[in-house]
Amino acid sequence: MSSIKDVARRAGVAISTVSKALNGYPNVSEETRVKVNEAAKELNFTPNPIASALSSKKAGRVALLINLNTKTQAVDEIDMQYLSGAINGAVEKKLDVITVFFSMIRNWKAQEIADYFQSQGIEGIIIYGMGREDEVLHELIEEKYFKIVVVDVPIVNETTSSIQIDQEQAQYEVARKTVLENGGKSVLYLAGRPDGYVTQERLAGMQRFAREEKMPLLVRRGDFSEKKARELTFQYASDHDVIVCASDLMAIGAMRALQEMDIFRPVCGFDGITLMGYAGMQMNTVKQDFYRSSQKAMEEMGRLLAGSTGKRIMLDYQIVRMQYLDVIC
Amino acid sequence: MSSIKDVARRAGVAISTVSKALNGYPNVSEETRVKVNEAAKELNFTPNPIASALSSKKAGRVALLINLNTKTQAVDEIDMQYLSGAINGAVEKKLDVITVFFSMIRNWKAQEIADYFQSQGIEGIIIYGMGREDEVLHELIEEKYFKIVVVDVPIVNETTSSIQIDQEQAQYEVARKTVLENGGKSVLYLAGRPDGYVTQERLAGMQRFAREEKMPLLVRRGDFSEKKARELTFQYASDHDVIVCASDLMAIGAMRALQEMDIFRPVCGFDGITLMGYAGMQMNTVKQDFYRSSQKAMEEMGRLLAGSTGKRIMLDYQIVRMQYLDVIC
DNA sequence: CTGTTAGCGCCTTCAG
DNA sequence: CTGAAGGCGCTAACAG
Repeated sequence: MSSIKDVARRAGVAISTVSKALNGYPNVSEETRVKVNEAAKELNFTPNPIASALSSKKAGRVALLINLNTKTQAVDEIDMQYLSGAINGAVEKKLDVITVFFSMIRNWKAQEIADYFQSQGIEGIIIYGMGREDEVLHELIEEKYFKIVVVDVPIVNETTSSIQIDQEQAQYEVARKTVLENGGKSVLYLAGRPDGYVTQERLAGMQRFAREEKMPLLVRRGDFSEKKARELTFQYASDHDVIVCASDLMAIGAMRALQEMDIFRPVCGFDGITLMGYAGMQMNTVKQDFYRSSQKAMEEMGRLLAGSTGKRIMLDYQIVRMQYLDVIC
Repeated sequence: MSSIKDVARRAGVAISTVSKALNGYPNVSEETRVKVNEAAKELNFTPNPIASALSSKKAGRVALLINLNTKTQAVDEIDMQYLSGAINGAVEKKLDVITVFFSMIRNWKAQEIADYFQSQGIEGIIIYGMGREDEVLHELIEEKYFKIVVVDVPIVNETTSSIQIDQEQAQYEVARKTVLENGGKSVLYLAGRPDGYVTQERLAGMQRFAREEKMPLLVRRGDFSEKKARELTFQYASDHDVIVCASDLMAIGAMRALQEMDIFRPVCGFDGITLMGYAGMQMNTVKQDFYRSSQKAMEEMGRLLAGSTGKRIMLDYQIVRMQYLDVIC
């Protein structure tokens, strides 16, 4: 492990010059820059980020703060896409990444979280699965101490960017498509958890559609739970033509219930997880690319860390018909 | 952010004394230890691990090196269990964790990997999904420079521990149970990828059973691929009574094929993923607790870092009958 | 048992 | 444009 000192000696310059040359400072002649780069290459020099972080007080570390869907099993898929997208994105940006689960900071105060992250040399945080009732996280965002990217939460300020799809429009479209394809006359809508940001937006899309079409709409909260969706379907499906669900998992639950009830109702979901294909179901859904969105989130983090100010980023989505073939082929 | 200096001043002692007190060195009087602890608490002192790492040359960081099942989609479940188990385990052990995917170090030489990890202050590596042909990783293990825990790979030396279940026995048991329950007379075995360590061991278990029972056994390599299992089933199922698969995903593929062929054959899998429940299938399988095994791996890493020498750790497993109910309830 | 003294490897003014 | 000097926050001998 050669250090910057070795490089300096080999290039015949001072340590500080090496530092400047390697970090792309402007006040270094082209000549010495080349000399230094060569020396570094020959010595196979890898800068020590720990020392660098200590010295500059900038570690270039970002935390992935992720709310694992521990209760709704089997949607690891989404979280895994998030993680791998972010981690791979970080490699390109040369950012160091650590993963932190919500469960770890549960009951911590904002100050404690801030201290912890700061002591870890963390400058940026990407938050997945934040709800409107996560007050501590809201504080953290308003504090503006860290650069933050929130996924699926519409909050933006100088140090905070948001990244998401147009939930309202997407829900509108998938509901419209499903209803029109099947000529439904009344809709049962299984909404998400009330404290989820996406929940409200998706609900709004559903309501817009119902209003436009003057279609009766019954809204029940399914809390993104497969089990709850199942129960609600047993309870309300007979009186409604179409079942629109705010998540694929709920759609699966609804479908299962319908099968048991032995009645047919078109169902649509939201997310586009492959799990649905495995469940042997065929239905419309909103297909999101979680990997990509997380990768984008990391890109945006790079920009924030470089000093640009927060902004809202909208991603696209597709309305698709999922089926088993999509999975295995 | 108060530093050790502040604590020292507040406690009226020297910086080094604070360091000793807080890090549990023996040569500190109980009296000053208490004083220091109080001061630290009052100032809400969080030690800066970056500085500590630079100074002591020990970062207490461990890398999770994970071979994502990118090809066989939908088994994110296992990887996610691994990740969360390890990360949560690390919290207890106060270890810092970074996640690295195999894809990132593909084509790197052992020296490059070592340099990279070392420069990152990484002392330990937990490896998931390593194959017998990953020569570079074998080098890394033999080098003995890092403390390593390999999951599902039977390699042990002074600095390397292995953690796994008894693959051979598990495969034997699940095959036996499935055959006996159904009174089969000949078995089609769909094996895993040839370069997987578990592949050989599971195959051995299968062979032992066939030998004991003097039962005809046809082995084909399914490469852990659902698609391949499907094809092999079409090809060979008619001539065999029972299909034993070296993974749940293959079992799903086999089942699907059987359904299309419209013939019945008992099938059994290996892993115990919930995905199988979703696929609407009911079959025997070897249920492993990936979360727990990963957590154990991290515990073992803690021991290795503390200086103990590598050892083999065997975990238990269960032979269960998976079905949808297990999933939703 | 406690304090003093050197750094860890790098960044960052500030002179030259 | 380059080099010398002074830390970042903490640990680790070494004296006292």
